[in-house]
Amino acid sequence: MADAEIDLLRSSLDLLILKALSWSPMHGYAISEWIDDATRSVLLVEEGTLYPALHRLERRGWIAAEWGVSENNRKAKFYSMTPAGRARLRAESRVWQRNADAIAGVLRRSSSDAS
Amino acid sequence: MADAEIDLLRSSLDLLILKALSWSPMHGYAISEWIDDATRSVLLVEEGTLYPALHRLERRGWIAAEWGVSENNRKAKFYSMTPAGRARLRAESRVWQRNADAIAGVLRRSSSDAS
DNA sequence: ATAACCTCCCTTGTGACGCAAGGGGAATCC
DNA sequence: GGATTCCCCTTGCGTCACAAGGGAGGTTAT
Repeated sequence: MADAEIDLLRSSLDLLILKALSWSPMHGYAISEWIDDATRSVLLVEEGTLYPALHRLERRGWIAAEWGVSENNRKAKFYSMTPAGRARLRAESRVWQRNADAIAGVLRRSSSDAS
Repeated sequence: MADAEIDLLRSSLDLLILKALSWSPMHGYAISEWIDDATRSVLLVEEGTLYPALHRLERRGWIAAEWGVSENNRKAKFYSMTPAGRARLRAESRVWQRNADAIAGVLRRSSSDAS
């Protein structure tokens, strides 16, 4: 059902979050809006997906958290990228690109399923 | 460690298997070689990953299995795509393409992490 | 013949992860 | 003061890739 729609999020969520934070620190809610925006709503991130992911990235040292106040005067946890996070983003981007190219190459091969 | 190397396999395994079978029926061992070959060893499929995936696809009706004898005179289970499998391949390919484009677009944006 | 190797099949943990579905609290708007 | 928006979080569930096992039947080398 809504099955094939979402699967590419697997394993690329971290990448999207890191990329979002590569500009400036953001809080979770803003990150999810940023992703929605940057992908023109192709990729949607549920809150139950996002927050665990943020904690995971923080635990691994790619991002750091700090409480602050949002533009709308609300308490918010701002995440910023660490140097390790920047390195991670570069490395993972390269790997993602390589793998995506490999798969795209395979899919491009013509076979008996001429659509 | 071997962490970022493999993650794109998530959710694209089914796609690769279906694509492999879009030419002709193959047994599991041959499929894994085909993937290795078609991606120039960028993507590797472990046996503990492949066989459960084949059973999964069969359970869902995308592929059908039949025992036979391999080119090397060994008993082998040949998988072939069903009509539903062909439809699935087309649909999933489109979704994959769309999502990959969305992510690639995001990654292409220049930010402060000029590598 | 017998050991080594290759082909081909499989299963059982284990850990990771995305998601739906919940909940809560504080600021703003009517 | 009720509704809405913003912003944080957790639990339970199902799925999945992987490592690490095992097995059996063919072939090749010694």
